[in-house]
Amino acid sequence: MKVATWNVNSLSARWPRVESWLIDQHPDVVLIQETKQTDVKFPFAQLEALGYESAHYGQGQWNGVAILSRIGLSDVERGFGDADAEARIIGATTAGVRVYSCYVPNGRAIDNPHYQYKLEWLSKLHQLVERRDRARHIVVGGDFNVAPTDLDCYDPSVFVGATHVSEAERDALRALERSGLVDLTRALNPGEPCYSWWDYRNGSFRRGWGLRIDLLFVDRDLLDKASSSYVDRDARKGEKPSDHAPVVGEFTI
DNA sequence: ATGTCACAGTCCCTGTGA
Repeated sequence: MKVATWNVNSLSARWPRVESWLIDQHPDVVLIQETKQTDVKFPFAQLEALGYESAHYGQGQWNGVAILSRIGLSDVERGFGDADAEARIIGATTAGVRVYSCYVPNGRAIDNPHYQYKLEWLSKLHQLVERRDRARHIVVGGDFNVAPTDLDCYDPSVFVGATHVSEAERDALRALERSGLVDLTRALNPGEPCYSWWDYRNGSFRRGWGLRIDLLFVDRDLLDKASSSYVDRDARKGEKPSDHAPVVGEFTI
């Protein structure tokens, strides 16, 4: 079972890249973030032609998350079931595994109200993880907008006092780990940066100025069944790329 | 810090978000 998470930064703008990537890489399950589409525009039919069932939680101009699967899709869950109007989390069951596609709020700046929204959002995610059905495998993947440690940041000195690296954000990820989840890419690639995002500006990709903020959290039993996890940097190259690369996990179930 | 990209509306430029 091959699972990927990818922030596509507009599925409308990225469709040619997404379609060719699905054909080339044949993932079984794809967790997508930032579709920036309403459900009306979502390419359900094109994905079905490629063999994928899809579930979308669309908003329009901003946000928007989706799950694609070629191995079944049921019990779709949109949002946390609260008053939050932003489309940032969708869950579904595929091949007996509960999967979530998450687009964690950016936070903007430590002194910005959006940063508090980010921490509250991560707290709600933690509650969801705590409430999970522990008889099932779980994958909580997405754009977390947090670099878990300094290894996940190309130059920590640039980010002093910034979002994405603060202790409160990192502790929110550690809370997921205390609930029994494991950061798959880090577990299988200790000591390697594995950046997944590079700013469009400054030639950041060419210079290697990246962050590892796109993560796949899995339960410990699923880690035991994992064979590899990697970043597909090739998807960040070429014509009209997203600023994020897909992060892949492979399992023998 | 900022050598970019995508969106919507003010609509071929500008403000906003990332």
